[in-house]
Amino acid sequence: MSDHVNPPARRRGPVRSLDVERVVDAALAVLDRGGAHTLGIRSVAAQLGVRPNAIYTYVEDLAALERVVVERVLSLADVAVLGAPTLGWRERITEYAIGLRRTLHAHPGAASLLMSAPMDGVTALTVGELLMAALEDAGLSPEDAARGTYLVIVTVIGAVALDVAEVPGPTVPPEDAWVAARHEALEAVDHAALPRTAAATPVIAAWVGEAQFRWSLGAVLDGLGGRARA
Amino acid sequence: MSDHVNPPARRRGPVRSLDVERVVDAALAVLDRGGAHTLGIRSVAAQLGVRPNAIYTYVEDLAALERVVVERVLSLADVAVLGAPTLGWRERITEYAIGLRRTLHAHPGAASLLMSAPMDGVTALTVGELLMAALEDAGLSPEDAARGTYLVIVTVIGAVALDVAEVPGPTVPPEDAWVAARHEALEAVDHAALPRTAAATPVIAAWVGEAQFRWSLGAVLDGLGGRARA
DNA sequence: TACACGATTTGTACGGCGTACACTATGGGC
DNA sequence: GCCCATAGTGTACGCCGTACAAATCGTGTA
Repeated sequence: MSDHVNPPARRRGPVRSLDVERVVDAALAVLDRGGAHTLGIRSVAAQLGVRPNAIYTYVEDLAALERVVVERVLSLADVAVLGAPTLGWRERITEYAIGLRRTLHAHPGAASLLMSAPMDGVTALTVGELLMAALEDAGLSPEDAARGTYLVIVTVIGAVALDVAEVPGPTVPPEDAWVAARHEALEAVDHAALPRTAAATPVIAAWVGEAQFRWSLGAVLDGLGGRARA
Repeated sequence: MSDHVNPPARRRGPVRSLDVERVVDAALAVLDRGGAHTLGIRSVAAQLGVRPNAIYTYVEDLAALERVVVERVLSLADVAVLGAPTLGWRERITEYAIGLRRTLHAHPGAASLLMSAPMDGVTALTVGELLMAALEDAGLSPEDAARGTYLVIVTVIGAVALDVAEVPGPTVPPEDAWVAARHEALEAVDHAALPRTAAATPVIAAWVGEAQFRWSLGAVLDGLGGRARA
C-alpha cells in the first residue's frame, strides 16, 4: 500500500497542489467533454493546468487512473435505495438499477471504461451484498440469491454496454432524438430478408430507452421471483 | 461504398498481396496473442510482414479495422442453430447463446472490442431477426418478442463483458482454475461487513462459469416465457 | 505493340502518446 | 539551521496512427 490510498497526516516536502479526488474530477471532466478515447495522462494534466508528470504523484499509471474513475462513477449512483427498509425487494432493485443506468448514461465515456476494468472495488462489493439481501428477501435461497445477483448486474451492465457502444459523440443524446435517429437508420433494412425486424422497427428503435430497460429488468425479476421457495 | 467491400473483378495496377480477410485474420491473431490493447495498424502489419501503410489499402483506419474484426468474431458463432427447425425455441436460443459466449471467451480481446463498437453489422441483424422468430414461437407478441430479443442480447453481452473485463492476460484461463483463483481472492473480503458475500463465496467465484450463464439465461427465458399470450 | 495511368506498396515524416530520469524547490524532523 | 524526503518540471525515448510523395506494377487504350 503506497500513498495512493490515504495521505497519512502531513508529509515532508512541498505541499501538494492537488489530490486524487481532483485528479478524478478532471478525468471525469475530460471524459464527459471528449469521450473515452480522449482520456489520457496528458489531457488530465492539461485540465488541471499542470505538467503531465505531476499526475504520477497521485496515480500509478493510466490504467490505475481508469480504475479509480470507474470506482468513482459507480459510487455516483444512489446505493442507499438498495437497502431502503421501506421498499419491497423489487422496488429496491429496480430503483437502484434505473439510477445506475442513468448515472452511466450521464457519463458514457466512463461507462465504456467500465467494460474494460474489473468491477472489484468496494462499491461493487457493497452493491453485490445488498442485491443478495434483496433477493433473499424475495424468497430465494442464498445460492440462488448469489446467482441472481450476477444476473441483475449483467442486465444493467449489458444494457449500458449496448447503449453506449453506439453513442457517436461524448454525450448521450436526448432519448427521443436518439430513438428517432435509430428509427430512421432502421428503415434501411431489407424488408424481405428481415421481415420481423422491419415490422418491429419502432420497438427496436426504442431499445435504448428507459422503458425498454424497465421491461427487461421486469422480465428478469419475474424469472428470479419464480425461483423463490415455499 | 469504396473498394473495401468487394474487389470488383480485376483492377489496374499491381496485384494485391493481401485481402481484407487476411488482414482480419492477422488482427485476430494479434488479439489472441496479446490482448485488446496490442491491436494496432503496426502490429497487424508486422503480423503480415508488410509495412504499416499497406493496411490502409484494405481498411479505412484503425476504428474500421476494429469494426470488421467485431463483425468477424460475431460470425464465428453458429447462427444456424438459431433457426434449426427441429429444436424448440428455448433450445435454439440457449444453444446459440452458449455458442456465442464460448466464441467470445475464446477471443477475449475481440470481445472487449465488441463493447466499444456498435453492433450494427449484418450478423447482428440476422441474429436479431432469428431471436425474434424464436420468441414469437414462444408465444410472445411481436412487440414483446422484439423487447425480449434485446434482453437476450443484453444477457449474453453483459455476461461476457463482466467476464472478459477481469481476465488478466490475453486468453481466458481454464474455467476451474479461473473459479479457483476467484475463490481465493474472495476470501479476503470482510466477513463482518459483507456476510452474505462471504457465505456465498463458492457461488460468486463460479459467476464466470458456464453453469452460471446457463442458470442466468434460464431465468431470463422463464421471465420471457411468462409473457406469452394465450 | 507501346504507352499512359490507376492501383499498390514503400520511405519518410509529423504530431501525439505514456512514462522514465535527472533536476530544482519546498518545508517538516532532528 | 541543516538534512533530506517529497512535489513538480524539463527533457527525452520509444511507441502510436497516419498523411504525403515517390517507386513499381500491370491493365486498358491508342
